[in-house]
Amino acid sequence: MVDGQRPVRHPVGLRELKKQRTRDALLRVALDLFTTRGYEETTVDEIAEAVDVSQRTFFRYFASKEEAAFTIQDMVETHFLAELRQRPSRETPFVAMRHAVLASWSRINEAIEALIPVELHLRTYRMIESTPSLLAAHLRRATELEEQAALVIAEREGLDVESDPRPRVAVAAFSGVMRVTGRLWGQGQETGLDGLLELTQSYLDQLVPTLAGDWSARDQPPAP
Amino acid sequence: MVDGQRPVRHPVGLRELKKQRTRDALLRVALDLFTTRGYEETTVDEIAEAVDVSQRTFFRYFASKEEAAFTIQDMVETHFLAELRQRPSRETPFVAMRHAVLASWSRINEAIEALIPVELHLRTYRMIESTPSLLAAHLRRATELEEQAALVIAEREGLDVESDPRPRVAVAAFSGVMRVTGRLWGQGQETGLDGLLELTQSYLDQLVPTLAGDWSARDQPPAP
DNA sequence: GAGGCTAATGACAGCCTCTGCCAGTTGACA
DNA sequence: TGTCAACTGGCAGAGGCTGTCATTAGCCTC
Repeated sequence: MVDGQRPVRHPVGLRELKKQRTRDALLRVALDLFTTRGYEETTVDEIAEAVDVSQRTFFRYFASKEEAAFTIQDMVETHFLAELRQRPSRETPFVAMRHAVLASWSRINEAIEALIPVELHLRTYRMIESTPSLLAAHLRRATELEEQAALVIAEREGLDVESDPRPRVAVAAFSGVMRVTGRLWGQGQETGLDGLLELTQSYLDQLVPTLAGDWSARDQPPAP
Repeated sequence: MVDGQRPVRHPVGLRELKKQRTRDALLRVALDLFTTRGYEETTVDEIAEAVDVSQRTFFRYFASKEEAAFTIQDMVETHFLAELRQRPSRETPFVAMRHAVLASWSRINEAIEALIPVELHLRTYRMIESTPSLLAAHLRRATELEEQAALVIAEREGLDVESDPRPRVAVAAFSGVMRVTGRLWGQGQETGLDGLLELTQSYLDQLVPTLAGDWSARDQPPAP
């Protein structure tokens, strides 16, 4: 996660306001072009031209073309971590992560909507999942998030991440499942947020019994 | 996985032989420069020049600079899948994967040594883990491998991957742990293959009890 | 409210990865 | 040996990204 820096609305000078506008416009146009035309097929020149700024200016707002694609994702991840830190300590690590994910998804909508339509964000997520180079970046970012989550978990449980592997192991297994559901949702027909929530819950519920090794036909979940 | 295409030594014409030599030389020089000077700091021009071919020729042997970095990794993954397919069906999926990983690591050395020193491969692996763009690619490749592994598991167990989430869930959790160990080994001081094997085994043994939720102080594994 | 200060921008040159194209060279094979 | 096909080199160019520098435009003070 780069910074978690939201476009915080400092209601100061006109200069700041213009910068906000430029950045918002660049983001909106970029995501729109990415999701309609395709990420690789969209050049930075096109984005810049559509906003009437120079290419050089685009790179002053976004360190890379890729960074623009992950702006919203960055916000979501920041919210997840904040939520995780607030979970009551009586919850087991696994339960806490589960709740943090579901809660942050449910509550972040307003924050996103201030920037772009939520529907555009969902399209962006699917685009990331289906664009090889972005998927790669997404996975790398996910591991960084995992590391942070592991630190939070370790602190909750009063453990030392360096000497005790369990926080990292738990987080790794958890986010492994999250990746699977994210991918399936991206490939499926159910494009709404509800579908993603349901799928995630049902898969997470499967994790422990699945690893326990008893794969008899019982407890078979419904097909997605 | 691109193709699993090993430089199979067809002892045919002189033309093939020259191609082999060129490809091998490019690979060796590339990995050597990557690991000593750094991946981003090495240009394709430098690699080509060191082998006395044109830059254009480099791209005829490797679709990208990145592909060169993953040539050996590709072989390893192919071996893992082959090994997994051969595990006796009485083993649980988790145990089968565990054995396949350990077995493939132990046996692939000769195949690697035919191309480059194994030590160079280990250095390359660490370089991949510590280079952001390569780490991203590595993770994406890993998910592709996961998908294939899930298919093998599903077939072993007579399940349908599309309707039953357990193969993917099991593989996701398993490879999540593998990633953690790979990363820790890459960051640690223990640069040998033995260290990696030990670390992996100890972490895998932790997975099921960790997720079971009982995090009392017992069963604390040794620090890495 | 005019002028100086500084942040933001545009424009240009340049590096690096990667691709298409075409001409030249070199094994392969009759 | 001569023809054919494969391999190569070199060039041009697209696209991402960076450094530099002159110009523009808010901002702040007097």
